[in-house]
Amino acid sequence: MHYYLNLMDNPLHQLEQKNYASAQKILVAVDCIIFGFDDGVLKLLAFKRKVAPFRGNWSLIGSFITENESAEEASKRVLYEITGLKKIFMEELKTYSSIARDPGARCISIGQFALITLTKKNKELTETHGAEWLPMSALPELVMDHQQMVADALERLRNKARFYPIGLELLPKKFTIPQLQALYEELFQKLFDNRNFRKKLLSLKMLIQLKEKDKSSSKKGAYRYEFDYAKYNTLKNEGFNFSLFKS
Amino acid sequence: MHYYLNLMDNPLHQLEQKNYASAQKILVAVDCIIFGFDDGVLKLLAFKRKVAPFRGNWSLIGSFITENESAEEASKRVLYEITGLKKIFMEELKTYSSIARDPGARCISIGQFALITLTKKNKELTETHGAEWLPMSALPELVMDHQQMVADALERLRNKARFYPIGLELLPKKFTIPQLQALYEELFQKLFDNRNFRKKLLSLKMLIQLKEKDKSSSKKGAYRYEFDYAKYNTLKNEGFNFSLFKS
DNA sequence: ATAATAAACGTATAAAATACGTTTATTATA
DNA sequence: TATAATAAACGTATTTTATACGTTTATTAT
Repeated sequence: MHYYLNLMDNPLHQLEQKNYASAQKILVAVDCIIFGFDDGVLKLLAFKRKVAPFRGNWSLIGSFITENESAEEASKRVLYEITGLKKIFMEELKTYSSIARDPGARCISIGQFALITLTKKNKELTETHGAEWLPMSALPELVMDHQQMVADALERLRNKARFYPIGLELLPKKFTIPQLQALYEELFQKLFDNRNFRKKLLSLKMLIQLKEKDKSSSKKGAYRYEFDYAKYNTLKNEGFNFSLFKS
Repeated sequence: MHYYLNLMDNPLHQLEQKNYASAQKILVAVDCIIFGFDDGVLKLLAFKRKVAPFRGNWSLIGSFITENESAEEASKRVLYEITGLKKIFMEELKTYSSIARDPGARCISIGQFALITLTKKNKELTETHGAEWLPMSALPELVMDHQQMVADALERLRNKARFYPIGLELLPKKFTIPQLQALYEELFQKLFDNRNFRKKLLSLKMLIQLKEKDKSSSKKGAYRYEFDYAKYNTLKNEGFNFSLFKS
């Protein structure tokens, strides 16, 4: 007995055998933390669980990963099922693997962080599919560790929006400067000086001004812009970062 | 047949059943991408695989996750086995889950990014345990997708070191300013002006100067410093970031 | 004593961030 | 059809930070 324990404790022994046959298989799921920006408000896509455990409680959208798909494929499948959209910004957040996280079974979940442009059409799509857009400012309790996943995803969103043009994934392809500022004010929960925000943004020389104006929120109307992804991708490799404020 | 296909394609149908019983279990492993900074050179800890497939080839250090441990626990176990150290900076990198990544079996791997202070003692420890410190500048080929894991980890290291004091995890607790500059020059593969580097670093007011000097690389000797983690953690929440250069 | 050298200090200039005043385009309504 | 109202767009002065580069200092080997 003591002999075996010693063997187990011996580092070299452990390293030498990565034994496929004796290894234990585990359930693996993906859970999607999907944000949308709806009229100045950051929202999360969630639905009410239809199976036990936690039937009827708010939950993120997820699925088990099958033998025949990668985590990314599984998430894309789930996202397509719920939104009808194929091109969505998505990246892995992190895995959640504590042994007791799911009372249904030992199950590792890979959190997937996604951002959606909330058009009227997209909203209808998701809502007909049984999911709802919940405002982040008044989020109900979520099942299991989904609350933690959302907290982690929000931190990711803020950290990335700080240095990368990731926030644009939440806006339409054509957007106005005041729209972008409203997004940043919602994300970082603080006001920016509109004159300096505009100046800094334009100084990056990454926006392409269009002829059209958006008159939905003012008589004068605000010019629509597109982001110059081609230029951005070129400069990114040289250390450029899309940072709109210092602190 | 067509009816069933439709059912499978129906989003609501899919969402409703997260069926634990019918879900497929998968092998899950952790692989550790461990960096050390050795006399001005960034190094990776790797070992030669002792089991098939890829016997004798360079590999990261990893293990399957068992039913009774989280991914973090598994990585800590592996790190302890190979280094004898319990307190190591470690964070999840990302998962690697493509279905054909491991010819031995369908296996999802969670990459774990770790940083070690390379003292003489630590080097001996790891090397007696059958692992080797390979310089990043002349890395041999690694098995499976381990090459990609290392590339991703290096990018993570650079991105984090850019805005967080993560690089200090590669230096001893007491370090000199020229040491830190050498680390940054190695990480970012460029030279910094020593006068401006020092000025910027000290302006952050995050270092505690000690009485001792390190005379190992000059006659005059350089003062040793400690990082003020308490102060840093306080200011971090207010948007402070540990950034030593702009571009 | 002196030379050699990395470490530490200093200063001038350019660039960027911040604070805040002004003008413009448009529409509703007096 | 003039005028008021308002968000959008533009401008400027001041402070802070980044960059470039010269000088002094502490120590040891010769």
